[in-house]
Amino acid sequence: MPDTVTLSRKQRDQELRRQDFLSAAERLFARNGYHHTTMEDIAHEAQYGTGTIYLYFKTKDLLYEALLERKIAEYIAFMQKRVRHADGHLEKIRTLISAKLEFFERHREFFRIYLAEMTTADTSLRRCVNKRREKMYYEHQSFVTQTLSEAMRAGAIRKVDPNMLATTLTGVINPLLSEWIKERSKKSICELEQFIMDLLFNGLEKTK
Amino acid sequence: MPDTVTLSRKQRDQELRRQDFLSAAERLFARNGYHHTTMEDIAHEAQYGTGTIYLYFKTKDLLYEALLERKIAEYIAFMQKRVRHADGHLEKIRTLISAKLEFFERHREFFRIYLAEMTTADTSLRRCVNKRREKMYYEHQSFVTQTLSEAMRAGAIRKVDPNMLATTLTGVINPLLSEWIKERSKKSICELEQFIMDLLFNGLEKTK
Amino acid sequence: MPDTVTLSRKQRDQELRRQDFLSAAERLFARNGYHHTTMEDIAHEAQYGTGTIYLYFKTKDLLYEALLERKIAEYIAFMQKRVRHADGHLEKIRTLISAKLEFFERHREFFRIYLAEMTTADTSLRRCVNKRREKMYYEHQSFVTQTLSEAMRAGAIRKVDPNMLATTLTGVINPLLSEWIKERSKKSICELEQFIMDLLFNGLEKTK
Amino acid sequence: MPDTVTLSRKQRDQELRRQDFLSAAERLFARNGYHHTTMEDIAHEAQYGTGTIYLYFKTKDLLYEALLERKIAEYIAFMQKRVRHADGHLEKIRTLISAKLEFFERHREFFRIYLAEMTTADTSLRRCVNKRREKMYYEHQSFVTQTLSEAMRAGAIRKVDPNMLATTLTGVINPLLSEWIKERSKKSICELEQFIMDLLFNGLEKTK
DNA sequence: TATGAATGAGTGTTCATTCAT
DNA sequence: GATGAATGAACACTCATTCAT
Repeated sequence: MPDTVTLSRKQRDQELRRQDFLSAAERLFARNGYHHTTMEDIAHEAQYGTGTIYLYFKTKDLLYEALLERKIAEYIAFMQKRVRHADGHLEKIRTLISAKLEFFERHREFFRIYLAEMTTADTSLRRCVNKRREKMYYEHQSFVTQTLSEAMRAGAIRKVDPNMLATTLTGVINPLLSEWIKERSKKSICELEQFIMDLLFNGLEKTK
Repeated sequence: MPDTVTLSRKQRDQELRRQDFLSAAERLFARNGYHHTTMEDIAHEAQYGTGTIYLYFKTKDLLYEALLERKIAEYIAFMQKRVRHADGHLEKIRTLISAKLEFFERHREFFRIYLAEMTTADTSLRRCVNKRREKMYYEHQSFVTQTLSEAMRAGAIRKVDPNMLATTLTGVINPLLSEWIKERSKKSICELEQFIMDLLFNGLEKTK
Repeated sequence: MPDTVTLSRKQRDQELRRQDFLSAAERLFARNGYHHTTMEDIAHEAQYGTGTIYLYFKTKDLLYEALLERKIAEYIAFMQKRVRHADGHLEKIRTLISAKLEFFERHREFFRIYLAEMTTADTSLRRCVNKRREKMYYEHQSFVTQTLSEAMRAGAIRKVDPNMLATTLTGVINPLLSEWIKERSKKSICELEQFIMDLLFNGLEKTK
Repeated sequence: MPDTVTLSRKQRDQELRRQDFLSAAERLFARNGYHHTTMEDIAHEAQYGTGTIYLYFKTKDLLYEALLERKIAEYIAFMQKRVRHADGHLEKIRTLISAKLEFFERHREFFRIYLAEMTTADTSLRRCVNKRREKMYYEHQSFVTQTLSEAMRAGAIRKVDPNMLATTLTGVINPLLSEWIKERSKKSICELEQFIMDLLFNGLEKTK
């Protein structure tokens, strides 16, 4: 049996196990928060022994990092694929909104973690290991900015600061989604999308 | 010396001490996060001995609660006062935005805590004691909603769902402010306000 | 005003205050146990400020000592007075029993502390300061022994080891009294006395 | 290797460890009292790290409970076995006394704890978890009562209240044993037994 | 490789005692 | 003398991490 195959099989198994742990951690973090979830909890949730988890993640912080990275990567991939397949500038912009709504509707457990992370949370957690995630975030942000810039250049929307617009577009969804997830809003996800699109394009001005 | 004066002096001193601890906690929580800040840290930061803090706050959780309450109350009072003094519906709406920006610009340390709290963070922390804070939040939210509704009724802005608009208006500021605080944005607070107002009123549509 | 009067007034006041604290401590120790009663509790129960108690008792342990001493002295005085007033040897022995029953019936709260102390409990508490109490205990014990010895010499009871008999007589009451205090026994105190006297004098043997 | 064996080996090891901790606790509680013994002390006395003890006992209180239960169960088993093997009613009664003396002579360290527990001690400690121990105590007490009742029915001893007699018989030993353990009594255990038996059967009356 | 028992540093909290007023 | 706010040592308990099997 060739060595490469053996190795890659091993690697594939390793990767599978990593994913098991990450999924378990995602469930527990979302349910109980980072600090109220113990490594033992995660290991057992993933159906492994306490010590095993340390074969795949050197520390709890690193596991957390890996979890964020995985989900954010997944999110970005999902979003970009959708936008690329959308036809026309306006449609792409609409997709920037609807794809985010759709993704987090499906991963609402993760949304809690995501928000905490995007905004604040435990700073010290973030200090050391976040370079890679920051990079991912910026790449995504610049993808959104670019999409918007192109729409401006094409005359599909009027010209404003594209960076600020990207930030706004990304962020305006959070509070609505947050309310929706807490089930205080009875609207459908589709209505959320329409509300945002309407407001974004038409603004509040009366005389129109 | 009359008894009432003596008593109220004691109470005033007590209150001052409470505020000392809360301010110390605010600094440390914002810097290191809730879980990485120890009661001893807080007590020492406030220039007191370890045990003293427990004369003013029964548990760490309750101190955290008290801190949130204090700042949120302060925020709400600030905001509502500003809005009430604003002349005209449009001006009131502008004030909803500028007052928030101004408040958090001045209390940026707290903004981290605020965001974590508003969005997610440790669920278990929040479960028990938050009724009062939820009430504060809702009262504020309905104040915003009312302000917007009145503007609609008066024909100052066009009619949309006032609850969703209130949520949006409140939330749209966060990501911009967040970026600004992280000092990634070189704009002035004033420019942020203008950007939001422009976008909010005029929308993205070209033909205008 | 002569100095001695002033002084003795002071001293009388001091003593009164000491007794206040001891009475408060007695109530609380009996109710909650030594370790679950704080010095502050005692001071407040006695209607004084936290620090005041330390003007009268240097440490918590010493207060505990003083409490035991006071009550035991009271007990011994009560007992000996009763026995001295009893006529005849048998009546004196009966009084050794009835007086103990009577005293602890009236001071049942203290009985808990007494038992704990007489038997064991926190050894370390006892190590240093107990000489005086030990002396009191032995003086009492030898009073009982003497009473019994005299009865033997007079032929009122048969001759056995008077020390062991004294120990037995003193101790045999405790478990019955204990059950009685826990209200598991429905008998009257008088029945307890009769039971003990009967058993003590007549023994268990059938042929009598 | 069969699974059952593996499992029971693990369980046996667990049980051994539990016993290690209980024995360490027994030594330290008897020496220093409950409140002056720390969990760390116990763990170290048992040659384990601080945290390990919590794998076997959830709280300090529960460890204390377990200790009492173990020793009392041991005591009761010892006593009942002895009594059952004794021939004749009088011999059984003698055994009720001698077995207790013998047991506590061998476990004098525990005697302190036993006495404190039987009589009073920290009430609050006892309030919650003691149902099981109370049950054990009552079962034992009714065993003694039954033994005595049978002896009465058979005419081996005269008729008195069997419950009070059981209480007395159980309790009368304590003060003598207590003195003996404190080494104030120079008698042998055997002499203690004879003294009690003699007093119990023949009483104090002269005319015999 | 997988395990889980063992570890011990770390933290929230209590309380006897002190001392400035 | 009386006070009670302040103190900090002490302790029960947790949990990320290690390591012998």
